[in-house]
Amino acid sequence: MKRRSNQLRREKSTEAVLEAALELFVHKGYAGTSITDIATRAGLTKGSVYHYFKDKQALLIALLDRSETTLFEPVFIKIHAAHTDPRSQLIMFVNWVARAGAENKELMLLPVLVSLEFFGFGNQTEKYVHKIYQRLHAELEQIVKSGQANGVFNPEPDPRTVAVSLVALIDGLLLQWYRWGQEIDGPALARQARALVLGGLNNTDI
Amino acid sequence: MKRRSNQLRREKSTEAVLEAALELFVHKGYAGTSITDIATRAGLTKGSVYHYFKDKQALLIALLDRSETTLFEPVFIKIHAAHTDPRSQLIMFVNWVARAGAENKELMLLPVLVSLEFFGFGNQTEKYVHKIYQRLHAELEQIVKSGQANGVFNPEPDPRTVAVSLVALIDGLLLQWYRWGQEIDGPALARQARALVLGGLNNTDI
DNA sequence: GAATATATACCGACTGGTCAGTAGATTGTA
DNA sequence: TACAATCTACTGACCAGTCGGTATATATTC
Repeated sequence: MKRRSNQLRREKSTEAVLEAALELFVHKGYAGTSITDIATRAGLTKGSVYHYFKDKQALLIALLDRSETTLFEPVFIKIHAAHTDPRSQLIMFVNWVARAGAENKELMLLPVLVSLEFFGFGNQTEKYVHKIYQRLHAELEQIVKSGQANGVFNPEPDPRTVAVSLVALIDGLLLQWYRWGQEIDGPALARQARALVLGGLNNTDI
Repeated sequence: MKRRSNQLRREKSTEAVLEAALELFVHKGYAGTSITDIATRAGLTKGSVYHYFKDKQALLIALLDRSETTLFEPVFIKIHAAHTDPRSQLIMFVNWVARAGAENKELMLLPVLVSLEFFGFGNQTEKYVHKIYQRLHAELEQIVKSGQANGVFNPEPDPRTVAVSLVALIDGLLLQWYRWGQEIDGPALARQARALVLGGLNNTDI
C-alpha cells in the first residue's frame, strides 16, 4: 500500500465511490445497485463506503447535487450573462444540452432516471429532482415569454407548455439513446429541439 | 365463498392479478413490486399467482402483450385503413396517442417505464419492448417518407430522425405528467407533437 | 341422481438467497 | 499514542419461487 496523506486518501476514496455509484446507478438503477457493487468498483469494501456516506440515499443526493452544480447551474449563469435575444438564448440552451449530454452522459441522465424510479415516494430525492425540473421550466418559460413580448415569437402558444415540451423532447431523446445503448447525437438533438420550439413559435397555421 | 364455475374463477382471478400487477408495476416499478403485493391487491395469496403465471416475468410479458394488442396494434390498422394523406395520418396518430394515453394511462406507460428499468439486460422483456418501438419508428418513418415523396413535406429532414423524435417527444411528455402525478393532457400533447413534426417539416430555415 | 374419482383453485409455511446497515477488529497515518 | 481509513463478520428484513395440503368444482360410474 502506497503511503498517502489522510486528506488525499479521503479525497481519492470519496471520488472513487461517487464515480462508481454514478456509473452503476445509471446503468443498473438505484435499487438494482448494491453498496457492495459500488465499493468493489471503487476498490474498497462496504464498510468504507459507510465511513464516508451516511446511507445509500446520501450517495444519491451527493450525485444529484453534483449534477445540479456542475451541469445545470453553469448554463443558466451563461445565458443570463450573454444578454442576447431570446431566440439566441434558446439556441444556446439546446446547444449546451447537446454538448453536456454528449460529454457527461451519466451525470445528465441521473436526474431523469432517478425521478422515474422514485416517483411518488415523497422522499428527499424526489423533492431534489423536482427542484431541478422546476428551475429548467421556469428559465425556459421566461425566455419564451420575453420573446413573445418582443414580437420575435408567435404570441399564441402558452409559454409554459412550450417550455415543458422542450424539456420533454430532450428527456425523451436522451432516454431513447440510453435505452438502445447508442451514443448521444448532439447535433440531432439540437436540430430537433429547434424544430419543436421555433417551428411552433414561428407558425400560426400548424 | 361464493360458488362459481372454474372457468369463471379462472377468468376473474387472472384478470384481477393482471390488473393489480399493472397498477403496481407502473407505480412502484417491476423490481419494487413483490408477488405478495400483487396477490394481496388481487384478493389472493402468493401461491395462487403462481398457479396462473409461471413466474414474475411471465406476468410482465402478459401485460406488455396486452399493451401491444389493445393499444398499439389498432392504431396502425386504423391508419392503414384510412388511406388519407400523410399529413392527416400523422395527425391521426398523435390524436390517438393523446386519447389512448388519457384513457389507458398505465397500459401506455408500462412499455416506456419497463424499457428503462430493464435496459441492457438482454432478456426477453427487453426484446419485447424493442419490437414495439421498432414498429412505431418504422410506421412513422414510412408516413414521413411518403409525405416527402408527395411534396407535402419538406424533403430535407431525415425521416428516421423525425420519427424517432416524435416518439421521444411523446415519451417525454407522458413521463413528465407521470412524474409529477398530473393527468395526461391530451390536447396539449397533440398540439406539441404537431408543432414538432409539421413545424420541422414545413420550414427550411429553422 | 347419488356416490365416487379426478381435476382445478387456493392457501400459507418454508427455502435459499440478497441486501442495507452495524460493530468491532486491524492497518495505516500524524 | 491517538485518530483516521479500511476490512471482516454479522444481523434482520425482505423476496422469488416451491411444496404439501385443503376446499371446491367437474367428470364418471353405478
